[in-house]
Amino acid sequence: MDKTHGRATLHDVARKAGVSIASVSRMVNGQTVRPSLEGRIQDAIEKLNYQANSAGRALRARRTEQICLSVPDISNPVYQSITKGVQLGLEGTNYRMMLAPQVSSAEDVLRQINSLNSNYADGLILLSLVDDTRIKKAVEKLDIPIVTIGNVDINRETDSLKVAPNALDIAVEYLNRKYGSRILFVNGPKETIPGKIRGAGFERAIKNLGIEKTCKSVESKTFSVEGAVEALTSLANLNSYKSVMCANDVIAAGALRYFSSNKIRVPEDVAVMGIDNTDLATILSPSLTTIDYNAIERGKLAAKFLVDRIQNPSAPVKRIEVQPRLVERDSA
Amino acid sequence: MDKTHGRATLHDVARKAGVSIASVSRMVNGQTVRPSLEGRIQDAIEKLNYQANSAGRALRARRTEQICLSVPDISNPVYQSITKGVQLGLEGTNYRMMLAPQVSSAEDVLRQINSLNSNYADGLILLSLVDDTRIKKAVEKLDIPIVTIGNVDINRETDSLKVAPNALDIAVEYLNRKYGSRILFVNGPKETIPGKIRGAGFERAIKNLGIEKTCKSVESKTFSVEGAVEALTSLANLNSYKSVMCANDVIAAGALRYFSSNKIRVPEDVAVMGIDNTDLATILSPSLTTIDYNAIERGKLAAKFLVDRIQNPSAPVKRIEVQPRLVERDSA
DNA sequence: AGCAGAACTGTAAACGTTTACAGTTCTGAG
DNA sequence: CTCAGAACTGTAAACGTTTACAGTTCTGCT
Repeated sequence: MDKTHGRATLHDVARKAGVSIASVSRMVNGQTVRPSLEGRIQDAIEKLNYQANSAGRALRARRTEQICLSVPDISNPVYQSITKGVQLGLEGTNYRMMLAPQVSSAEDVLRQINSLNSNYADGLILLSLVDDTRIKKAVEKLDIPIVTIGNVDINRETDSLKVAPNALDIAVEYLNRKYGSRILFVNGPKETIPGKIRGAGFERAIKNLGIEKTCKSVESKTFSVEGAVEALTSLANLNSYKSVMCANDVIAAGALRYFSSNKIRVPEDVAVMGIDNTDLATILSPSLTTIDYNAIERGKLAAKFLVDRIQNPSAPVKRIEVQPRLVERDSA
Repeated sequence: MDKTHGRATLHDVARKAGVSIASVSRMVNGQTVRPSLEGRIQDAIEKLNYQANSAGRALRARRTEQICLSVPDISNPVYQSITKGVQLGLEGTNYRMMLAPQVSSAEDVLRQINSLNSNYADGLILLSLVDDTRIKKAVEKLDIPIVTIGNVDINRETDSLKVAPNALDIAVEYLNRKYGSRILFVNGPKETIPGKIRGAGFERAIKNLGIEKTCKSVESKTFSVEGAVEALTSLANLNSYKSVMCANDVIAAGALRYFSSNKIRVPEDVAVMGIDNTDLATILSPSLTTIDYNAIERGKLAAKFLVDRIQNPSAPVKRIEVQPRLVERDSA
């Protein structure tokens, strides 16, 4: 049966089946094996409960069957959806997922990234991160395939998944049509990448519609409920706006909170709209009208792209732009 | 500089520094090295940008410096908090985290568990999972350390983190004192482990207070907003209850949704209370009064316990019971 | 200076795979 | 039946580490 110490190895299986380790290895890896041996090997594998040792395999074959997902912050529901998507995309492959959140200091993130060079992962899925030159440099130098999600501007050709930049056009057009041109935009911090992009998107959208005069932007210090509440509280003429466009669903939750505690009805008195279509959108009351970026699908695709790229490094680079989609619910 | 192909190895560093690979290895692993060599080795490591290869190390040293976290469902905010906690607990160690969600069929989970036997992880953090005998058996047989969180009943001595069973006593006592003895309990599905435990907890609590007559339990088909709304909708005399105790924060979100769309004020007309104190509690309006189970801390502790256990397999088993804590906010 | 013992270093053997390569068996056409 | 070539098998050499073990240098005491 089992060896006295530890798990069965190829050698054990080979001995038991009376064949060479090469044959067992080939059998395990799905190559053709003489039918007369097949049965014996299969038997031995089952009797000994053989499972290939990952380290041995990784060392020799130079592939770990692991990929790493680096997300800015797992508390944000949109990253949770992406994580879930990646998991789904990995199903049916034999790749496992490491989760490397950028929770900590730039130094820690840097160390994380650099440690990828120790070959514990065959590829990296990277989400937009803090704008740190050292980190960017480190990422660019990594010698494993990368797939980027969102507007990650590193100087390296990677498969990427972006969202088409017209999300705010869709949103603003909708609010303008339904609630008129008094639209307030509550952005997240401008020093973040989404903050920049979504801010610019709003400006562009109102300019296109020629309603700059009647609209306004305010900035929440963080992408959080409290930040949004604070930003709205400090606003003088809030009640003159008919709709509030929020830079993401969490900020929209903050807006709902602010209005609910001030007895202002949504959407009767003021409409509220989010971006991301996270789980939050259906949990909140009223449920959130929002722009879907299809996070799960993006995660799934990213995983698939990465596995493809690992298996075929020289394939042409894929760049996908997913189309944002309006999801009407009760808040606007 | 670099070798022509791939990354620098111990050999490369050793050759460049004019020492043996053993010395370099020892240096890398923090053992004492003659001061005269130290400088040269350090230099060579930096010049070649040497990073130890994980596979080689794992193969020889029989440790991967990876642990696996198996969670029932990453969409549930409480598991997100635990995940975050585990990440925090791992900070400062050199362990990485694999995330293995039990999203899929029992077969898939079983395969996941079994694949842990291929030694890609040094330990497992296991959260309460579906009650499948095969899976339990597989887990019990795993030859790596396990830390369990919650009421996982496997037949094996493990370090564990449970929540003291008096959470519902605290909650019911609070609601009874503040809103009277007409309390409705909205449980999750009884076939889940939390469903069973929390249901029993509620029954025990109202019995202790002698208010069984005026209270009632209903069951939501799933731990979701929609499930809760449905359960409440189908209830005849809902308006006779002064407070609604929910089996978790997501169900509480459903209750808030139901009441808000029926123009019933919370907490003026009816109080609502959740369990878990997830991020949701502060995102919802009104913010949720809930029972804190300290998910982040439990995750952190679980990670620390696991790393300790890996480093010292024969230490006495640790069983921690965390104390639930009432968090008063606006909903009750 | 001599010497015992401490402190370090280098050699070489693993760890469990995959995979060139050479050797063997099988297949089917002549 | 023979034999060329296809199809498979086994041997042995990696992959990059860690670590016993034996050999070397250092330290401090006599």
